[in-house]
Amino acid sequence: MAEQQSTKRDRAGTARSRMADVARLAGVSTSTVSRAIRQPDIVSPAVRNRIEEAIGRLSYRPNLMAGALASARSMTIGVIIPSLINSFFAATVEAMEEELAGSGYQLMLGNSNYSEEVEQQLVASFLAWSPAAMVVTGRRHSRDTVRTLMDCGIPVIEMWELSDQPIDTIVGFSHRAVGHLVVRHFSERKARRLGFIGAFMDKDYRTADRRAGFVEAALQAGYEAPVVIGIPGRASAVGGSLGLAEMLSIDPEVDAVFCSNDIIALGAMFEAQRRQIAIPGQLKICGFGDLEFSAASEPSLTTVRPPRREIGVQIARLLRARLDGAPDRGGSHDLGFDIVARGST
Amino acid sequence: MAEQQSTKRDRAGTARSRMADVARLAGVSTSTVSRAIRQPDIVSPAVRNRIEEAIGRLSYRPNLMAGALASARSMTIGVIIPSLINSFFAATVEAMEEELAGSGYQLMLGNSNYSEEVEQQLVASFLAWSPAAMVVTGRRHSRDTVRTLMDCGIPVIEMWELSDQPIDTIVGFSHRAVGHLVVRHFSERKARRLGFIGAFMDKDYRTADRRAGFVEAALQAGYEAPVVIGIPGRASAVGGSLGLAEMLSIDPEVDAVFCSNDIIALGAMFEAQRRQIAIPGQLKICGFGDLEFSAASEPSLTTVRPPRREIGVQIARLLRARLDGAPDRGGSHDLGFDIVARGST
DNA sequence: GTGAAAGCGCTAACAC
DNA sequence: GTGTTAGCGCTTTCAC
Repeated sequence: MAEQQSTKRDRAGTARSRMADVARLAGVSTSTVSRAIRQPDIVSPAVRNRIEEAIGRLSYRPNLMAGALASARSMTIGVIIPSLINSFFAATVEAMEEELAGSGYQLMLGNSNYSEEVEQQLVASFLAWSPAAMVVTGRRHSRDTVRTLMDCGIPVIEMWELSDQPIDTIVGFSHRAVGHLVVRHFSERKARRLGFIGAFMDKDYRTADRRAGFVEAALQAGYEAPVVIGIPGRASAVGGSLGLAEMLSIDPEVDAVFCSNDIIALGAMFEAQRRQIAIPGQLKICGFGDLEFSAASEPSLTTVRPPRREIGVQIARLLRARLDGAPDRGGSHDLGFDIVARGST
Repeated sequence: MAEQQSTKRDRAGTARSRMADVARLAGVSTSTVSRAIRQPDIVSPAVRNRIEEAIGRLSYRPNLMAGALASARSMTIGVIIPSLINSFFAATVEAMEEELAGSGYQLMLGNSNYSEEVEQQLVASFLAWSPAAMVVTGRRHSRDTVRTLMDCGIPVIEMWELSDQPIDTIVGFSHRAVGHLVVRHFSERKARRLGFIGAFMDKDYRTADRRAGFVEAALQAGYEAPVVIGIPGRASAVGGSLGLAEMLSIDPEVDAVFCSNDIIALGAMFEAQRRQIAIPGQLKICGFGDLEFSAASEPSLTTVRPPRREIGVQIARLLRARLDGAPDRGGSHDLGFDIVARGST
């Protein structure tokens, strides 16, 4: 029972057993233990059993650092999202995680806070961990980030948008197309004057893209240029209330508003309620996100449902295939979106 | 320009320069480079400058794996939360991240999905990365998890609750006390019959604790036992609507409802609106969370604001101190909470 | 199918 | 202050 550990240097938490301990107990070499763990099939069943038993007895857990150093790759996937709070990205990450469960890959999550500089730093520090793949949000990155990602030699997935020229692969949908579809929806509902309320449009250019698509489609459909209200800070219900107030003060004729986020739409609905404006009779409201309250509100909220979980699932599948050795077919994967027509339009 | 790399084995992405390259270019040994990076003060300014220049020229980035393997610790903090979607925990993580920015520590985020088994697995795999510290949510963990964390030799922080016997340190507040305070609030507002609507109480025992505190305090205050409605699945507005409907069918006399989450409270308010029940006149509603819509709703929602960001900030500070060598004073840090009285009560 | 031996890139005594 | 010298615990040729 004594001195089965053979550590030379004194280290903290040195109690953990190492592969050499397993090898000794099983009466084999460390190479064989390594094989038994990574490619069980190529080890004879008898030896494999002895090794597995030894692993159990010593409650051995491989030191991933050592493995990663030796093999120059870790079972890690770096994921960078612009915000943790935003449940869109959280849903994507959660779905990705579920789809990846059991594969042995571990997500390293980073929060760029909608900043290209922060993103660049995160990419750099993540790469220092030799991840097996990187996932970043959006198609716009600093020059340096793009160069780094193109040269890093691992699969790189961009997400939540489409692009003709992805760094490698991009999985998402078209935010401009969202704007177009909402105009069509409003037009089918006989709206006469359109408006848009959005937050954070300086930093979250996806919101700006939806706005651009909306304005573009409105003009194409023969509408007057929509009234566009930008509200300060993050999307919030308070912002939606203020935004609607501002919009109506600019043009009381507006009878259909596309809000860049359901939470803004909710605030706008509350404001309409306070002003006794009938929804959808006098004012139609469409949101974006299909958040958890949207179906329950009074009236229920018409909204665009982005493929938030689907994006994560698709990325996980692409990555598993690629990391299992499938050929590197990059490209742009359009997952589309739905409009969920409800009471507010 | 040629062969400055001295790699022996062929590896993927071998283009990266190593510390030895920097050392050669700066005309020093690798130890000195290592010192210049980790403890710049103990290296002479002249040498330090040469090294920094070399690092820049080669765009050298240390291989963290190698460093972690050699030193048996990585600049990583493992954080396990029960849900990414839940913005409470996301806010805590975001605040922790901000407070830790620039310290060089990188968070590894894991999602236990409210499961003790998953948590146990995550703890095990995180420890394989030799993190500098671990942060877990709640005070209830599997036996194995507790033992592992007690023995792992690094700082361990539990969060979002209090405990007499933390594994090491716990930062949070008392969920029972939340229930007590809400009863007091209702009682001050002359409520006569109390109710509680909560979701997910089988898995999220913090919700169950708030309910227990609420029921306990109600009885102490001389109320009849509150009507308790559990809604299936996660907290949602739809659940809140259905929950209120069920509650009123059980006891139409209920005139004050504590909802375990603002989103549930919102759904309950919509349901009240559909039924033409006046808030707060006929029915008072209090939520939990102070989410982004709560101030904007009509009427605005009275709610309990948990110290979600404060928890993250406090953990980051404790950790920085500990990792800088402060003595290991564990304990339970009560950050309290506020009740935000608004229109709905 | 299995073992021996040589690293992976860095840190940490210890000597100078 | 700086260099020398051993490793950290694993993976991976290359023999056998």
